[in-house]
Amino acid sequence: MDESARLMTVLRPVRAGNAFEETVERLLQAIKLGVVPPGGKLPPERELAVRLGISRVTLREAIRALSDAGYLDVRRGRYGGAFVTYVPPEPDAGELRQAVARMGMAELSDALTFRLAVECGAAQVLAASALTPEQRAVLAGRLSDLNGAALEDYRRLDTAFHLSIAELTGSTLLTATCADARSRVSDLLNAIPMLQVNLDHAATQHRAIADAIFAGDPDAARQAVAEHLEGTAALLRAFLS
Amino acid sequence: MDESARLMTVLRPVRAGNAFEETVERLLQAIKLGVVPPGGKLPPERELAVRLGISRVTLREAIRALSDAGYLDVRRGRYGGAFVTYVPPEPDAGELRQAVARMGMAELSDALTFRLAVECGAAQVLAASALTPEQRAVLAGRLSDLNGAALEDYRRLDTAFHLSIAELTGSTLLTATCADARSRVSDLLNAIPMLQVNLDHAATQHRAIADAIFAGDPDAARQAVAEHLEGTAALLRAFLS
DNA sequence: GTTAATTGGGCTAGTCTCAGACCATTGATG
DNA sequence: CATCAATGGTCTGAGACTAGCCCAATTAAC
Repeated sequence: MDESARLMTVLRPVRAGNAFEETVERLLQAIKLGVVPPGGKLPPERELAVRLGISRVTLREAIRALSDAGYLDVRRGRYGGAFVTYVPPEPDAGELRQAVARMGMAELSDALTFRLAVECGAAQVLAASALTPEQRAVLAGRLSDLNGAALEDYRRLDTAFHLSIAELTGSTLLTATCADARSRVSDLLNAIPMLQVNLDHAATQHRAIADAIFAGDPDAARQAVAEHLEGTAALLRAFLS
Repeated sequence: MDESARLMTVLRPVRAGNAFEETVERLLQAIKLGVVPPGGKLPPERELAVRLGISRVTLREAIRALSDAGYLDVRRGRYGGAFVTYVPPEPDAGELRQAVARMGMAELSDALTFRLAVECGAAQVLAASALTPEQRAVLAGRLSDLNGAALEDYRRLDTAFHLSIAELTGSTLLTATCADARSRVSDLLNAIPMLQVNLDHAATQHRAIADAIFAGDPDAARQAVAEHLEGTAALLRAFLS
């Protein structure tokens, strides 16, 4: 552990790429996290460009790239727009190995650790706060949505449940960080087959997480999230070998 | 809690500002976190520009701005460079109120929540991992550095101790996030007067954090960090009213 | 049908940013 | 005192990015 490890961290690149690349990444995040569901429409270009803080030209280049790659279907005219056509690929060990190869083992481990830390942190903070009835209702709603989900909607609603925890803390920084952490492993998670045993197990763990939060028990919440994420990490490792 | 809260989060601005502004922010982070200590020298412009992924021209503009603002002293010639002249201001309630006014209460609350979540998450993850003797030595070293610190070095070494926890997890994403979280509140922390009672209290809590990590007890680590951070948050609130 | 509103498509002039080259200054070293 | 390596200071031409404008297509509503 180098004395100047902090220097490497703080003086890391200011920008991850050019505006085009970062915009593609961000839109891909919205699509893959299911923030804009399959069949859903992105906001109009003019509005989206303002939100993303970039010019319409750059945004259009990004949309064009995603359209060419098959993620979006762009239609002109009134009631037109950029519609999401992406559907997560069928779980497949080959896909997974490719995805892992693309990012590298070190980066994978980094991403998993990152996700574990921020999601546990979020759950713990939320459990430590006094929840309003509305907040409880939101979390309970997301959980029941997930439990009643069709197989094709499962990933999206699972993401929704997990991100709700960060959202309910009221911290936009934490929410953005959890979304970022999740998107870094979403391709991997999509490659895991959804066996009924695993889904049942996950449902129990989701229930435990929600219960700990409702009970206002930060340690139980932390532990429940940690167990849940360790579980998926274990599935990943098993599926890789 | 709007259904499209996630849309707001994911489709947030791609860039926080132009290259110049982001570079100033990053350098300021290095300075205020004490990554480059007072009297220390920034890396040469050519090298730093490459590390930050920006052009030398843009970097020089940022350095010029920080030099004009009194943070840096730039000297030409061999053995020259940009030297840090910044020393944290004396703790002062006026400063604190100004700093809070600059960022706003909502943002302050967001930053404190964020920091609580990520630092607890980091400590928990580290406690859950099997530490090598080298890792234990690093953490113990940082703790004893802090305990033997002169008053003028206290903040810097406190930062070093806290960031070490994230660093030791081996996750660069988590390290960068903790550094970011800390820098968002560093001006506030600097405004809190360093009373002996508080320092003693902090030393006990630091000890508890390290012990929990050494003992491999994630819950104790989480709890110790939470108590410590809640303590400084309480000092902040008290000092504000 | 015609209309009007909404949306994507495209152009241009100007600004920001970059890569690379060259100049100026400093101070340790011989 | 002369040298020279390391460093900041400066310029230029090219490419990326932006703001603002107008055009083209589509379709609900009349």
